[in-house]
Amino acid sequence: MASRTSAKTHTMRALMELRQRITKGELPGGTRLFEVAMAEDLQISRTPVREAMSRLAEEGLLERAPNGGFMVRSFAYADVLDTLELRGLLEGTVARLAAERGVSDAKLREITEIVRKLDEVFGDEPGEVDFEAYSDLNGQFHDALAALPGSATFERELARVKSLPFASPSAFLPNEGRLSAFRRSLAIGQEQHRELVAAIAAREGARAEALAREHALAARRNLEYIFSTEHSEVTTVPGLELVAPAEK
Amino acid sequence: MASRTSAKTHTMRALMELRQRITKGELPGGTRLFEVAMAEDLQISRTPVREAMSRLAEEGLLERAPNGGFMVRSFAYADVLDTLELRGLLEGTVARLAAERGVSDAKLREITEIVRKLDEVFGDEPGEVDFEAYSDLNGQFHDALAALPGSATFERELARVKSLPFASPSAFLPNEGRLSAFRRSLAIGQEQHRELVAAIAAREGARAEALAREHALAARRNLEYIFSTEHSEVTTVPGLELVAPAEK
DNA sequence: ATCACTGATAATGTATACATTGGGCTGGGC
DNA sequence: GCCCAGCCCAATGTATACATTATCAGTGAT
Repeated sequence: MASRTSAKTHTMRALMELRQRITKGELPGGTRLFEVAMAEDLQISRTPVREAMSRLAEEGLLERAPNGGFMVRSFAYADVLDTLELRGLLEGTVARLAAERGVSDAKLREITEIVRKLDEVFGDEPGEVDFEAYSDLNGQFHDALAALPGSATFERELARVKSLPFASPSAFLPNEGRLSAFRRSLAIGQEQHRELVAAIAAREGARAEALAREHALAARRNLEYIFSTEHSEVTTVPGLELVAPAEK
Repeated sequence: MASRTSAKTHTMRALMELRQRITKGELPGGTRLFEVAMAEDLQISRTPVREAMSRLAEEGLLERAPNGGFMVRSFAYADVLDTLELRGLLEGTVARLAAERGVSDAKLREITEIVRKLDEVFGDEPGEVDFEAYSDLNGQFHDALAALPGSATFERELARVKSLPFASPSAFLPNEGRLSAFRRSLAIGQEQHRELVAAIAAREGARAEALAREHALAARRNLEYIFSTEHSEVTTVPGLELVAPAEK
């Protein structure tokens, strides 16, 4: 999950810095970004700043402003819900395609191995879960899933959506109060991982699609629950400042 | 459908020029693009060329090459099929969301009006269809559809996919030999437009989704037919050089 | 008071010179 | 003949000066 952008050039440094500021919520949605200001701030010239902004626009974190320039994309509550829905849609389709088109033994073995490692993370102690290890392996699972049908198109689209800061289930970590419920939901998710791989191996397209969709939509329901119960203060949205429904 | 990029700045000129060359097939998929060469060719400096390439990467026509620079995205047969599938998926979802969430009277009136105008295009003469007028109105219909549920996320994704050169049904125009069959398929499509609007108005989500998906997938089936019957020489793919399945 | 013009200003657009990097080619050593 | 080092060139990365444009405030006439 860690940003693999290994800065060396100024562009990369600016890219990381900007991405961090956006996902940390320091730059709320709708904020116009100015090349000069950012360049002075980072002690570099406008050129790499512009380049970094351009790449962030590709990632979907920035939008091009009407008359030139960029602004931070606004992640209103509804946008986040829809993005999670979109992820479910794409993962469901990828699972269906994998089942329909068939998957090579190598790929099947690979994803099965990831599921096995995930099993290990849950371990023998019922309450103990290494969140970091889980999150890492979970990411690997979903990457492997996206690659299963061998469709460059869907793999790319899914990668784009997943790269958004809130598109991961782990984006909404609970505090101590809801930890046990959260662990339970992870266990359920792991069960779904197993079933999904089985469905794909059995070439059951419709079932694979439903399972993957259901699995991905858990994050959406989680978020909806959080907002509906006004318990947003017990939740850590890492850096992302969500705009509540009413505000828009 | 016409590129609405009204060039004035050098960036815009380069953008149009490059887009045209790519969609015309002058620059086959995988071709690496060099800033200097393009700059000399267009008699401008590297800066606007770079900017144009960056925007084309956002559009999805270019990809960033591993060690800097850009290359033309390869539109292999499988990629095109998957992209059309993706469009169907998105339009189906948008239709379902519109039905589920409800649509304002104004929007419903707007899209109904477009369907009415489309009816006019088919006119009284059974065989006569003004392709240009049809294509324009058809584009309006699909834009209006994408906007129906009021989801910025899905509207943007759909816009991105639709902007790809082959994502439109009209991308694969038949020659004289298959004209009548083509006209028939347009008539069927128009019937689907009407049914789709009715389903959305009636709040029938599942039906709306199925109809929209079916409608969008017609282009996919059309393309599959063309390739399967090896009649590719009777087809005009405007500018787009498709890579046949075997080559990949 | 309102409008239209105009200038200043602040932002992006553009050109160009220079820096850096990475990959291929050539040369010598073994 | 093979391998490796080092150069060289081509391509992108970066800085900076200058051009252009859009916005807005101020000022004048009506």
